[in-house]
This record gives sequence, structure tokens and C-alpha cells, in this order.
Amino acid sequence: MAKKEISSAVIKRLPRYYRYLGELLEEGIDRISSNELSERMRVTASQIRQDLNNFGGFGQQGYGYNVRYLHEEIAKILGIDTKHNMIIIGAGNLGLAIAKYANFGKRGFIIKALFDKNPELIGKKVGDIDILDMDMLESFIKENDIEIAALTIPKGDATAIAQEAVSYGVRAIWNFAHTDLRLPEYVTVENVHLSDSLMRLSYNIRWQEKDDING
Amino acid sequence: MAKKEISSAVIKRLPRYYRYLGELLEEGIDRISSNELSERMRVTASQIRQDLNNFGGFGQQGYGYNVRYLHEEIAKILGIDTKHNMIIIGAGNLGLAIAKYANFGKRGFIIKALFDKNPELIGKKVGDIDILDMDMLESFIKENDIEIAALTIPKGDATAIAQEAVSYGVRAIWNFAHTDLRLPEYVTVENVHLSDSLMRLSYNIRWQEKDDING
DNA sequence: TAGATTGTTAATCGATTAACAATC
DNA sequence: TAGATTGTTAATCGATTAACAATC
Repeated sequence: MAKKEISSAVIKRLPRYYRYLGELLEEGIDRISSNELSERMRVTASQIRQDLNNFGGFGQQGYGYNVRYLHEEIAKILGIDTKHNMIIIGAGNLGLAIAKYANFGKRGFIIKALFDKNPELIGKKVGDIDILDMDMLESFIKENDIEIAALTIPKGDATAIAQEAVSYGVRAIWNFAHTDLRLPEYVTVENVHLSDSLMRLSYNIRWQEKDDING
Repeated sequence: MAKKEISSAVIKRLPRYYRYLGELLEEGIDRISSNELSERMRVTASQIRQDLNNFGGFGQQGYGYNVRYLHEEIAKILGIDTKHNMIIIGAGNLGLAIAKYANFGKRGFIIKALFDKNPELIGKKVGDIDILDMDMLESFIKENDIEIAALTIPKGDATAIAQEAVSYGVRAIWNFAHTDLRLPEYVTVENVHLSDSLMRLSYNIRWQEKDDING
């Protein structure tokens, strides 16, 4: 059953649904209608029903959705019902911050090692995660079934190192480098461009200010 | 001249244009057509021209766009032609990583202080940036003309502290907390939900794998 | 059963792409 | 001037919202 192509607009919204359902669960609410959920999330009920029906009929007429069930189903859709082995390439501030952030582990993203080319860092540990030499990249990826490489290195080296990681078997790059990676079609790339994000923030302040002057 | 509403799809693309133009500048290219740029960026030339014309006619028929000029104009549109004073609330790993990342300073985002409620951290410095007590928030924001607060604290405290910062004069929140803030309409919120990003990555791996089995 | 709410089709809205006249 | 390329209007495509029959 090859899945018909889901639009990226829908995919972007899935983690948010998952988050709200998790909150409902914590509140002990075990049933919700698309209408109630739409009020909480500030989206239309129509959109919620359309989005979910891309993946199947998870609700029941006259009842709504079972929170726990829907939460689990979305986890499966997102692929977070299984563990994902991950490495971090670049043991700078950002790489270390991600390594220390324990919550990813709770969601099944297991950080197996950090890599860096700086001899001063190699051999050290971050919590119980080793910082390894870049020389070890190939063997480590192959022997530890690494799916994801987080890239927290300067943009100059990013594409070459990403290509290297991919050639050793990595399936997805979580890219914090400030550049667009050029990788084979089948590789998943998720960009986190923090400076792009700051620029959008700045844009909004800019025109917010304009309104103040004219309004 | 109140600006007609620009769609967020366009705004999201602006930082990318800015980045590519910066790269062209570094390569010493001083003129580019929408067609050449479209090949580099892998978007349609039509989209580039439409996007730019939301803000004015920056090109010249028969010539194309002057790279340096367009780069500067986009900087103005994005509001990164002026300095922005910023604080970071939450001196945990992520807050520290952002504080240490020098590049934001180059773009005009000046980190004036970090705030935390942990007495062990208060009084310490990160580079030459002080970590201050949350008690100081009000006076510091007011006296230092702080526009932006980066929020790198757990989700539980996030909305209340964001509201507090806004009440003291902050205009924009760069939100790393894993929750949707509820703030007045006029406040700019830019979310960086790292775990949402990881879930999208996971989604793509999930269906990538599915394809492998069936293909 | 009657009421509620889904799943899904149809209508609308908005964003992207194509086309071309204007013009450098 | 002739050729190139923009700025902009028109056509297409896709995503969101509305509506309602199906059904629990």
C-alpha cells in the first residue's frame, strides 16, 4: 500500500497535533471532538479532520476521537514509535547543547556519539557520550546502525561531511549549518536555520514598528 | 504608506534570498537575472520576481538585478540594517549555546544579558555577558531598550515569563520552549520547536523506509 | 431512536507558475 | 536598434474551508 503523497503542509502540522494530544492526555481527557480540539489549537475543525483523514479514519461519528488512540496513531505515522540512532557531528556549543538535552532521548532519538576534528575535544565525554575523531565516522556509522546525523558545524564543511555521512549509511541529516546541502534525492534533510528564524523575527518587528508610526 | 499584507510564504523565503545574494557577493558576482538565480536556488524565476515585487522594483529590464543593491534592500526589508537588543531567558545548555554563538552579533542582534533563576548561575559570565537574576528583568529591559527575548526555559514557565517580558516592553519572543505561547496580538513570536523538527525528520525516514520495502 | 460528529465531496481562497507587454 | 529581462496580468494548481450525507 504505497502511501499517496502527503503535502508538506500537513506533515508540518502533525507534530503539533501530537503535542496537543499529549497535553490532553496529561490533563486526563480521553475523548475530544474536532471542534473542541480546533478551539484549543486555533485551527479549523475542518482542517483537523482533513489532515487526519490523509492517514485513516481515527474517529467515530457522534463520539469524536479517543485521545490516547489518536496520540498513539500519530506517533506511528511520525515514526516515533521506534528508536532512532543518531550522532552529532560538531562538538561546538550547539552540538553540546543538543547532546545534553535529555528530552530527545525520551522521544526515542538516541545520541550514540559526538564527532569533532579538534584534538582537544576528542576523547572527552559529554555525560556518557564520547567525542570521537572524524576518522571513526565510517566504522561508527556502519557498526551502530546510525540513521540520523545532526550537523552542527560551520557551513564551509557541511555539504562534504554530510555527503560522507550519507555514503556510510546515514539516512537523514538534521542540518544546523547555515547552508543548503546538496545531497541525493532519497536522503531526508531537515533544516534548522536559526539565523533565518531570527531574520523573520526581525522582519516582523520592523513592520510592527512601521504600524506604530502610522497607526 | 501602510504596507499591504505580505503572505508568510513570501516572508519565509526572504532570508534565503538574502543568504544566496550574500554568497554571490562573496563570489564577486555583481549582477544576476531572475533566471540564473532560480537555477542556483532551485525555485522558479517567476516566484523570485513575484516575491521581490511585493516590496518594489529592484531590477532593470534587459539587465537583471544588481547583487549588492538587492542584498542591501532585502536587509532593509528584513530590518537587519539596524541593531536589535536581545536578552536570553534561561541559561541552560541551549541558552548558553546561543549566547556563545558570535554570528548573531554580526547580523546586528546584540545579546545584552542572560537571565536565570538558579542562584548557582547568577553572577557568572558567559564571555562578557552577565547572567542576571530574574528579579532584574523589569529594570534591565526598560533601561537597555530590549526588543527581543529568547526563551530557552522549560515549557511550564514559558507563557508566564513571556507575558512578563512583554509587559516590560519586549516586542518579540524567540521561543525555544516546546509550547505555543499565548500573547497579545501585536507581539511577534518566532517558534523554534526542535522536537517538532526532529519528528518531521522521523516522518520522512519512516516513509522512506516504507518505500524501500515496497519498491 | 435522536443527537452528535465524523469522513468526504464540493466550493472557495490563496499561492505558484506561465505568459507577455513594457522597457532598459 | 535588437536582445534581454523585468514587472505584472492571467491561468493553473493546490490547500483550506464549508457543507452535508453517512453513521455511530
